[in-house]
Amino acid sequence: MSVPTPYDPHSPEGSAKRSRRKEARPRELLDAALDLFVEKGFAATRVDEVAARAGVSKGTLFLYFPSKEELFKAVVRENIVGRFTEWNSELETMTGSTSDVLRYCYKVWWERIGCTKASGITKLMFSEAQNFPEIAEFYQQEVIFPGQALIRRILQRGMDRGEFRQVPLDGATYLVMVPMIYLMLWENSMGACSPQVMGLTPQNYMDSALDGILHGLCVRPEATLAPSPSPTVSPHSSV
Amino acid sequence: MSVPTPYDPHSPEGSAKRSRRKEARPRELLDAALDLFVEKGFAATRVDEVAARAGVSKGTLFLYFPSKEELFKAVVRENIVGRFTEWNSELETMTGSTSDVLRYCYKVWWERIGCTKASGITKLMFSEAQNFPEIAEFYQQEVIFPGQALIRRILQRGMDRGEFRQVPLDGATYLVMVPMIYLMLWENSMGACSPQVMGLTPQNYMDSALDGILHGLCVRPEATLAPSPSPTVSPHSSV
Amino acid sequence: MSVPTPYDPHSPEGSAKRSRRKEARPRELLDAALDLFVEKGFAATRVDEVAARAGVSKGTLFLYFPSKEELFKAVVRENIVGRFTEWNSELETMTGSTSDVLRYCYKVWWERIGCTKASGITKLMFSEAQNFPEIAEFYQQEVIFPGQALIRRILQRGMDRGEFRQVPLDGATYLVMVPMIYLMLWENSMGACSPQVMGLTPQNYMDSALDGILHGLCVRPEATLAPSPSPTVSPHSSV
Amino acid sequence: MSVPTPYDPHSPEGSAKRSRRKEARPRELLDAALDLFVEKGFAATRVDEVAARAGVSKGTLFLYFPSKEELFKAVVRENIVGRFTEWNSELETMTGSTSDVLRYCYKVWWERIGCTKASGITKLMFSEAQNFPEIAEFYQQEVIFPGQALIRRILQRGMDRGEFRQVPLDGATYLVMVPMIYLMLWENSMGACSPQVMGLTPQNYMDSALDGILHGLCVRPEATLAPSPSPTVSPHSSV
DNA sequence: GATGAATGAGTGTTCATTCAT
DNA sequence: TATGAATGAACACTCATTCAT
Repeated sequence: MSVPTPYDPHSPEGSAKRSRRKEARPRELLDAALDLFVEKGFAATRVDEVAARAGVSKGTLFLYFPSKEELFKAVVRENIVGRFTEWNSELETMTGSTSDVLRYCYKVWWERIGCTKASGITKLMFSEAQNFPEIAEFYQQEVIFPGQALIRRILQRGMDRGEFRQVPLDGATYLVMVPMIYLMLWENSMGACSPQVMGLTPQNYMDSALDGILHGLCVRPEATLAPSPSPTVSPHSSV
Repeated sequence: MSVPTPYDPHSPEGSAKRSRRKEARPRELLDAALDLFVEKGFAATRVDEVAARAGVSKGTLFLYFPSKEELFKAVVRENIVGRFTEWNSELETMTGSTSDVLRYCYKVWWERIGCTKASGITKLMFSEAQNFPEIAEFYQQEVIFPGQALIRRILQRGMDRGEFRQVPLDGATYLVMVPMIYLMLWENSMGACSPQVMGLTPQNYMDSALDGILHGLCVRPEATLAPSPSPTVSPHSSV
Repeated sequence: MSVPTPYDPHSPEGSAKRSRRKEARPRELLDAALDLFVEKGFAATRVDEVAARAGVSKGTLFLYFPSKEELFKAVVRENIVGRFTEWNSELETMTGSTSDVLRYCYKVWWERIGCTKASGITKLMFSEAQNFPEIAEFYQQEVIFPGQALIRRILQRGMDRGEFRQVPLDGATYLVMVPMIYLMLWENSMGACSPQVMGLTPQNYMDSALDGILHGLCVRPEATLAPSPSPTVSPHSSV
Repeated sequence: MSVPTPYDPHSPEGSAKRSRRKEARPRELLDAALDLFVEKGFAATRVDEVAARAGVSKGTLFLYFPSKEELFKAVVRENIVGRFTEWNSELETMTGSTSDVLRYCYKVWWERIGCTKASGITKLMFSEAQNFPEIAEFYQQEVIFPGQALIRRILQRGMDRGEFRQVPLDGATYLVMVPMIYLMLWENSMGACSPQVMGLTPQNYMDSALDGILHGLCVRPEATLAPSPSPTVSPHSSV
């Protein structure tokens, strides 16, 4: 969405090779840029490298993005997809225990964000926030706050239904979010150096975190924590 | 320790101002560099700026550090506080409940690391790990592993004494460490942009985290979680 | 003349709009280029801008002119008006006083060159002569020398008929030419910035120059300088 | 004056090679830049070339001038020395005929400006005025207007003393100035290509111009125009 | 014939590093 | 020891030119 494609008028999808490339170009560039920015940081990433990785020349990059800084912003913007509305409605339709909702939440997050390149954006933001305050601000508005709200709603549901202890919402929200955020940061920095150093697979890490969190939250943990084999989730039955 | 002071003829401490400055130079440079590296990252930090902030000329910086890269490594090395042996013995002498030990651990960590510039090192490592793999490795050896071991020992103590549930050590260790690490990362990146955005003071954040963790770990949380007014800790009575 | 129209199958003037455009293309490009070259100089003028101002794409420009440099040369060549033979014969038929001939000469020059875009060519040549020596040479042969010869012939006429003092021809020729040349240069450079700064309208400037010149040349200035109301010129009665 | 010398504290004129260079650097750079800007125009001049001609590296140039544009401005500013005040007072003390004053004026102008590199500035301004409007404005204020005023004062003197005809001042001022300006423009553009093409030496050109001008101005030209062997000028007896 | 996407050599500018003083 | 002038390799960005469509 809003990919800078200098409006190609003709070619009703039966287009030739050249114009198909033209449409694909910005995305390829953004992907290459995401990789490199995440890996090396903004300043240490050379635009030639980005172009080369996208398979084009340096000049071509500047055809689509007027400057390195705008490229950076586009990378962040493009990868901050507003999935939260989707998730919100998804979670509202769930009927199971709030523990299961939380579990499902972790699972879905991992599959759609955590284990994809999109997780690199978070690393990027933490690394470059001070150099790009406007972008950091934007990121908070678009990602952090909606994410917090999502978690908060789940916690509230748990407390409302008597499943969770009465806890201060803000603190508990962090308790839930932080393990996910940390995993993204780790995987895109130190974890990429010596992969096995965490000692745990991401799956195990997340299971442990969930277990700890739910034990801390649930009124009768021992009862709930034998994980019900399949959460009763309506959409995306493949999940 | 290991501060590079080029042949200092042991100046018997009654020396003139000049040589006292000379001794202080490297530390001042390292401090300035730490600030800037944390703030802007390695690549975006200019050595002129480091020198200027330390109050010396650019040439002088290169008198003490042969290159920007070596300066970076020195910054990390110098600020990696290897206090774990000290903390280890401290914790061994503690007689209170393991909950209190953990509480004390958080408190002491916050006071000695979390709220100081040293916390910036962690941010630095996460941001630059991929550009400096050797030093990331070093950081893991010197900080992460000892830290993990420390936490692990506390958890083991809790389980041994029947205070904590039997939980898998690795996962639980992360549950304890991650909130601290995350706080350092936040405060040195996004938190520095819009400070109040977390919604919680660091203190509240840590209290919430501890509360959640202990609830998740303790066998009889409700009994232990009324925080005993003063933990019975021997050293550093001021704490 | 010599406009580069790639094999135009003589399209018998009843042709469609497209081919009429095709014929007009080079002229439109040359006009646009003249404007921009005069305004910003050769190096600072972008071929995209030229193309855009001519309403075509960059690629089209290169269809007609093989390089920016050739475009420049074509601009100069096309705009160098070789009207001197025409003017020569015009002046030979004049019967009035040589003062009036000179006056007429100024007037006609102003109307046909001085106040048109063609005057920009002189500015261009003075600005770029060193970068385009061959074309500067060409300009001298085609414009400067014929112009000098024209003036010289008029001066000779004046001296031959006893109207003008006996003066060295070369010097006097400059006395006559320089005010015109200067006016072209001024109008196309500084004059375009702050137009009124000259303090005089071009007309007043030229009248003053003529007055000064004739006073300096005429044997009995006071007699001749009451400008005879209408010079007895044969061709172009509208002038 | 106002040469950007990053204040060299020590070295009381017995300085070593390095610091003497440092003082000379900006002037050398400005000289090199003047040459090249005049020769090729602003856009076509490469900063490497300027640096090379000044015998330094490209980086050094940027030590003294923050950008190519500032270098250009400095070139103009530095070469527009406020000579006009000097000349004004000089001319006020002259006692001879106004014809002689005008003659002296031409002579002195030629020696101090016309035949020096400073004349290139005028060419520069005419070529680049549209690209640097602020500078063109500055040039008019600092050079053109004072120059006009100087000439005007001389003409007024001639008319006041009954030596010159009563003529409109503005027009006559141009009559006097334009030959000088044109000479500068010619010499720094086409004249530099094919030097002999003017047909006249600058001296002859100027003599002719003066002769024509004075003939046009003087009440009794034949009397005054036998040039008095040596103008009675007080200052600078060597002139 | 006309387009405009693609190119890459070239330009202004920066910055870590050196070294004469 | 400390300086800061000097360097030049490296970078972001431009723009004349090409060429597939």
